[in-house]
Amino acid sequence: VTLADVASEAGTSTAVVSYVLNDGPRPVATATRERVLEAIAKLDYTPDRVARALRRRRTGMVGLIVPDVTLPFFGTLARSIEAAIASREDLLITSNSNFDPAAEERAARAFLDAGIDGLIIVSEGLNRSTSEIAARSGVETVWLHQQPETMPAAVIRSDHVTAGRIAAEHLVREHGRGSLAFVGSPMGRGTLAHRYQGFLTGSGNAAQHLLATDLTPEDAYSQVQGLLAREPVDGIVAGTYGQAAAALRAALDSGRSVPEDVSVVAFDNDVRGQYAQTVLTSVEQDVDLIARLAVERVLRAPEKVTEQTVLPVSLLIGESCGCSSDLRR
Amino acid sequence: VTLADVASEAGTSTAVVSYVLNDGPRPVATATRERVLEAIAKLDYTPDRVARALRRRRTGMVGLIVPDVTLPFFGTLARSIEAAIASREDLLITSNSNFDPAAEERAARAFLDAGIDGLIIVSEGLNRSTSEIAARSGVETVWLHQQPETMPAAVIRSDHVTAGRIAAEHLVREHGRGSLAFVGSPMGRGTLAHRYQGFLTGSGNAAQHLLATDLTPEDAYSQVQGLLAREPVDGIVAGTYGQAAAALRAALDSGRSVPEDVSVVAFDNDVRGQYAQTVLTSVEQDVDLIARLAVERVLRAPEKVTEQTVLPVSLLIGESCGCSSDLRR
DNA sequence: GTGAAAGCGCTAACAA
DNA sequence: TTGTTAGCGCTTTCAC
Repeated sequence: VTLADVASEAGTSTAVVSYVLNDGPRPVATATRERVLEAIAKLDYTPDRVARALRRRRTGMVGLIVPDVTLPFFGTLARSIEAAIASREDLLITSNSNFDPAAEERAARAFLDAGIDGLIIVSEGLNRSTSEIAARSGVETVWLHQQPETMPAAVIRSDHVTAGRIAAEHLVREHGRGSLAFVGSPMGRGTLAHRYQGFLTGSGNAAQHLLATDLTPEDAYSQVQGLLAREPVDGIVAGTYGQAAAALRAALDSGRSVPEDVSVVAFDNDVRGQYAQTVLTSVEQDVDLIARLAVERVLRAPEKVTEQTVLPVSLLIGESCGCSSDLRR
Repeated sequence: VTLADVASEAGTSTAVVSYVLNDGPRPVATATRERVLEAIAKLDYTPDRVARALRRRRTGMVGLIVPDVTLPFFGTLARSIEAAIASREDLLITSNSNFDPAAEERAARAFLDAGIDGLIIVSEGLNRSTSEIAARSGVETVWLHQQPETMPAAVIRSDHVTAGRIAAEHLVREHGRGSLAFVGSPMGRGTLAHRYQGFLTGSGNAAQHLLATDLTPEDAYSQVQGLLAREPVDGIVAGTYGQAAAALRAALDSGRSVPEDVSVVAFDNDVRGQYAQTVLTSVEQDVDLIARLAVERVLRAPEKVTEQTVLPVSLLIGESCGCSSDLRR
């Protein structure tokens, strides 16, 4: 059932029906409006979004590219973004890049061809060719969760440097830890590089070890186990939540107690970790805020969000640092 | 840059350009084809998917409604489905229903208005009004992960009854457990009801307790803790992965050892659980297969997948049942 | 305050 | 083998 059907049912023109549906741009007599609304109800009419998109040159769809929705931080972010989008009656197309720049680029192209109105990209390391494609398309684009220095683009991210500092300082100041290890891959200028930079600042000469791993928990596990076999480490800061969990397990498997012998601090948060055997202490981001600002940025008043937005982080106390070890058992 | 531009650049008609782009339906002379391809390359032309969708009456988009992508099973499923969709050059629109039938229905309407070609719904308890909307729209729809008996609709799901039976039998036969509790909300005819039904079959007279919880880990935690304070339970089967983790923690907090005093078995799987302090033993579904069949069902040859598809499950041994307790520490 | 008509970019039917 | 044209359903001039 089309708009023309409604118009003939209501005994008026398609233009008028369109005015009623979209509140203007021209006024409609109350009587006519009534008849149109009745006709719409009677015929159970819903506008065809495809035709509308063709005419308006606006699809009402936003594209989201994340490395992997199954990772807790990205999953939470994806859900928050979807909620923000849906509350505006828009639709969200999602794709997983698996940390692969080529896949990221493919997804961006596909989304752009589909006529998205906005693009949100969560990526480790700004992918230059993807950002060029996005810029050329003229579609509002915002990058989350990676480094902003590479090229001019709108970025919304947390203050990862401070996050790293907070993590280290907590271990040094509150728990008197003196031999810390950072687990992660602080290459380049991404999130982990920032966290490591903050870690160095916050730990001072307590920073003893850097375990340069890939992004997997597997690698974190084996490297931490190796380290603990030969060094008297008493504090671990791990670059991602999954790696922190693996590091914790490695510490236990090496015969250490957590948090008695070794304190562990993670980044981000995973609600599912709240019933882990040892709840991880971690420095978390305000995911909902990031999501809201990102959606705002791409769909509404772009001027209201500055190009480089850096958001605060906060320490979430768990059981892995030592603050609340008395809560267990 | 439009198709008409390409046509004039190549000195031919739009129809011919369209034929080249879509391989037919009519043949194009090699020389002409060459010129068209050159023009496309020169102008860097990409077809407008919106216009194409309006004309073809096919958008190349599939809708997916899940309760919550941040829950590990749904997240994994969403990623697998997205991968299957993307490999066909289609696009996936996702929405989270939060287990709310009204939200599910809203999402379905929005997707249908957007002109999706297929709809995949993951839901606890088939929502009748959503399924009516989907049916009326004529869009290929498939339901995953819930009960099939309510009304005629294509369903692809795992054999949850067998899953429950396997879980219980493992505890009884392999570990000699004699006093089992089931944690979950086996109301109605959904996934959990099936699992509980299988649990009863598999445990025989070892089935001693049913803790009727809501879907949250919180409730599982407190009810398990309450139960263990007064009963000599030696085996727990929990309806969801998150509840199993909470149940395990509750057992530890009640002074029990896992798996020595109490064995725990979960359902589904969470890769992130592989570095938990006690890796959960669980009965898992073949998520990739479910995803592939679902996408196949909605986008291709619907006849090839029967209306009610029930897929096998398998036991994944972890550390929480007792099989490999010697692997720890 | 309302109606007629053009046209978004593409595909498919028809004609040549 | 190629060209012409109608039209998908909607929005927006423009004329009345």
